[in-house]
Amino acid sequence: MLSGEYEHTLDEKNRLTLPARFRPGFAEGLVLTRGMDNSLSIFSKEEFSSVIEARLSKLDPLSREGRLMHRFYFSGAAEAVPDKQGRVMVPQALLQSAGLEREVIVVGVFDHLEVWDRAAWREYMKKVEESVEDAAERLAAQHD
Amino acid sequence: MLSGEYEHTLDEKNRLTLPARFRPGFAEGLVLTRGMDNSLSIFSKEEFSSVIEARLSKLDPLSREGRLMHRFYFSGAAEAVPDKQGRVMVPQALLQSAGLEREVIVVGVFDHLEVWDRAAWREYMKKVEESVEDAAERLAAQHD
DNA sequence: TGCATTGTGGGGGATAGTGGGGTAAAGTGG
DNA sequence: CCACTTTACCCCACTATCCCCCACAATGCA
Repeated sequence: MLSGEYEHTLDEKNRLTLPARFRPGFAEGLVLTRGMDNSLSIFSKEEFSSVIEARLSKLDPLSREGRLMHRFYFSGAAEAVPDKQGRVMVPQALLQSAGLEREVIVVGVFDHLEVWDRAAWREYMKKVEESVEDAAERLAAQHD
Repeated sequence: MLSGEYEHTLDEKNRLTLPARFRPGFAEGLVLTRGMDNSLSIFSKEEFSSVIEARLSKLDPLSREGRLMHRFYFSGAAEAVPDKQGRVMVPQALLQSAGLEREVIVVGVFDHLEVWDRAAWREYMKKVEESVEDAAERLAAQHD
């Protein structure tokens, strides 16, 4: 299970250091993808296959929406292997679509990591905290 | 079953000593999470899986609310194993969101522990007691 | 009173995060 | 086919942080 927040920085070569505790799971290879809400997602290769590919395979690639989702995920997907220091280079296109500059935050979200601009993350979490109790209430209600 | 109040202090390295009687249940690993009402929750790893993960797994991670809940709970979750003295380091982000400084109180709440700022806990309990008395009054009045 | 256990403090080695130089490989133009 | 530029990877080095360990004070119990 991936969890936690880690403040990291991108260096001048656009490299991101993975938090040390996550490296074992990604050493065999990972996939960087555009994420939702202006973030960048990192999956291990196996997770990418089982989560994203499985999900997309259910969409009809002939439908407008199916094409859209396919293009979104695969055009933005970059396979990479971390270097011996546990760093990966982030392609320019992904940096831009996630709005990343120097100060970022790496977040564990169960089955993948997300990389956010640090300020954007803080703002998002502030909004989330306000609404999460409502969401929790609704969740609880579903179990009645 | 977890219960009771224990006054403890965070040391300069942001370490929290678990009350000795709780250590056996958490020695195999625990999860620190953001709690409700400005507190910090501690689950054993098994409890976390069965309580939180089971809940979240019912949400679609592609929905806006699903993403929100996943990010809130997992970003605020830190796995840890207590050191040989029964202490865990509390990440800065969790200290802030729970408003913890030096003087804290550890509370057993059935299936998890909660860590509160000591003053905030006292205030909260005072309010709780008042509302309990009011409720008792109303109850008593019904017997006239 | 003496011993054991618990909570707190702090030193020091190990590890993690970051920066930057050197070099090999790839792409470009002549 | 050959230079030249650019890109990306490996390695080394510095600093800060974390975690193990030892130590001591306070408490409880016999």
